[in-house]
Amino acid sequence: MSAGDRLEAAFFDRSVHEVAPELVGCTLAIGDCAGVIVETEAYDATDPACHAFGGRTARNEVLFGPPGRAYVYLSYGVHSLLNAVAEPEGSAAAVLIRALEPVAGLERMRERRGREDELCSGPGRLTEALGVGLELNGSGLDSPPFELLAPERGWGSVEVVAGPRIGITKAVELPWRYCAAGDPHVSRPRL
DNA sequence: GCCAGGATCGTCT
DNA sequence: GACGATCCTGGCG
Repeated sequence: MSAGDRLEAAFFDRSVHEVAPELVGCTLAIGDCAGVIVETEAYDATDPACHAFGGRTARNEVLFGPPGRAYVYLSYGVHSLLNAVAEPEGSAAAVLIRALEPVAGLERMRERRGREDELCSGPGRLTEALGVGLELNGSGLDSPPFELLAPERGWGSVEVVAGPRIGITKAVELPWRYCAAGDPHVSRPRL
């Protein structure tokens, strides 16, 4: 992929462990709002912390489907969390989008968030800022209202560091969290 | 500034 | 009937 290209489904049609770190630096846009992805986490079917670990159910259906779609679910009965489905159909895996650096539509984000800062520095926060709800579960990330672009100049070379995932109780030791080194928008404990 | 606790609801046992 | 891939508020020092 080259700078500014739209990410097609083929980008996601491979190991989630390749996709997750490469998503850092990409631009995610929804409607008029957009942000650069600065933090992700990988989940695959062999992983006890993955929703698909226990097998296919009505909720995690989308995880088993074709790559390049959005998997949105409700966390703690309060927050919608956004994932990008990876790996071929039948193989359940996804990348959790944990944090963005806002680059467009800041006013709209502030409006939706009801605050001036901390707009997208957390998985539940960015979905609220961008207006992502459960109704987008299963929709393609390469078609409206979504748009996903390869890193612009200057972002392609950002250093990505790996560390332990956050907010889970199973398989905590797996270093499957990726974030842009030193980025101030990364959520919670920095690496 | 830090930490503990509560909100809130769909999904699975 | 319990449990989260979380966030925010309030209380205390």
